[in-house]
Amino acid sequence: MSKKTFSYEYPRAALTVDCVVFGLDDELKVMLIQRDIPPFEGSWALPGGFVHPDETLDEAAARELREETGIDGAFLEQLYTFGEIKRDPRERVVTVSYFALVNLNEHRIEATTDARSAAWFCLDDLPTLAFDHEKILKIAHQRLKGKVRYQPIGFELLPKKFTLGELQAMYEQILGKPLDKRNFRKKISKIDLLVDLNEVQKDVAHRAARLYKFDQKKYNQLEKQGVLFEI
Amino acid sequence: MSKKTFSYEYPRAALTVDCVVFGLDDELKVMLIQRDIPPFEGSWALPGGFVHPDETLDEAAARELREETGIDGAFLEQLYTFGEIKRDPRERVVTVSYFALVNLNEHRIEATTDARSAAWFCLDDLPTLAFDHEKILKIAHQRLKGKVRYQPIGFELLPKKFTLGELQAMYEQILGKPLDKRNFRKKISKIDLLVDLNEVQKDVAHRAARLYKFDQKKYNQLEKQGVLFEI
DNA sequence: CCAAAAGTGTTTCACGTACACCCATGC
DNA sequence: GCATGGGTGTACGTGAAACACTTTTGG
Repeated sequence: MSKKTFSYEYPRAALTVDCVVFGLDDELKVMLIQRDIPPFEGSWALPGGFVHPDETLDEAAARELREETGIDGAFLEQLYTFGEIKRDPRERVVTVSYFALVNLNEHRIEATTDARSAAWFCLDDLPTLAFDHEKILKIAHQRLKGKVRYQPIGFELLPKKFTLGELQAMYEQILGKPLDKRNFRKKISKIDLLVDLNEVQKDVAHRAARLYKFDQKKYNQLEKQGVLFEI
Repeated sequence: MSKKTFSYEYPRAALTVDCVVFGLDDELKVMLIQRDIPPFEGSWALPGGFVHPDETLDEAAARELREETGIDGAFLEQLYTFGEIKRDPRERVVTVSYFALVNLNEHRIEATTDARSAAWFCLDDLPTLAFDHEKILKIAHQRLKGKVRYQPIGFELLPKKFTLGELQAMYEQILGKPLDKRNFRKKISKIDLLVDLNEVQKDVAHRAARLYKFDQKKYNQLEKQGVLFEI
């Protein structure tokens, strides 16, 4: 079983990646998986695992996310690296954390495709988490709050076509405060990064809202020129 | 010699830390050390080295900085973790990078205390760097530019007592653009985080400027309350 | 008295903020 | 026709930006 074949002159820490996956429903949620092996068997934890020798950190994060939650092609960004000596009770494990943003509605089913059970949790109603995952999650949440104001990453949480109301609700959820509708729309229209699709919602029990998409190409150009953005 | 005594079931990457040390002279500078061992022997590189089993990442960064440049107690913050597979030609090495800010004048001498030669370089006149250190340095510079605007980290580059002229020059160097003197002073005085020391410069060949220090305690309180800051 | 940097206010304009009503649709 | 969210404009105040001269000190 444990045929130990890789030897080094000095001890080496194990290297893992962990992903904090945010999704937006009525509230901002995180995806957690229930551990089926010790340590912390049965506890909830961030999806993640060991970095393979033939993959970069980004690749490892994407792979773990795919294997453990069925989520593929999500927005993934490195967050922080945690290297406390005793963060894993077994041995020294250094973890590179990532945060991911996905459209929760498109990933409602896959949450249980894997053998492990996965589920979405509200941020204010979390179970006890394994390892130092609560700390990682908190830092990820802070980073999301900070970053959403000056980078258009929040769009990753929405469907491709969205209404201005959904967009505003997304910002309100992440920033944790209500925004004025008219002022919000003024700001958004001045930023001028949305494409009006000339379509409206279907099957809503009220006046149907116009649909928009985010203009990624235009944003990329502006970003190259160093143009900023602020919500 | 190479008595290999630590064995694992799977191969493990080596883990290092690298520090991007910024100092302020007339210009913003970085401290580099000249490598005295292969690979890249003779090339300039960021100070850094292997993480020991009994120290955290932060501790490793502080130790390497001390050992290789004589700098102790500097402001150090984790930057990013680089995990490209072939970034070190010998074997897989993952590095956690840090950026450090020091008062260059207080660290002018120590630069050569260690066996390795260390020196300060202007950012626009860099030698060829070992490994992917140029990439790390660029990312560190970007981060510094971004962060200095909403966090009072720039003070780490100045002496404890400084003039408003020095403060402005620091921001101008980091942001890479000139600032209006009167508007700058207005902003600084409204932020209200400087303590007027009721002292003036000595030995200057012109009208002596008042000296100030940064009010760290007040900033810590405001930060807890979530109050922001903007230059 | 000259050089060199310190120090100081006002005006203008853009933007953030506060705020309330009618509209379209499905049931 | 009523409930539900969609969509729109104006007035006010604050803050950013542009801008030039006098003061102090050492040499």
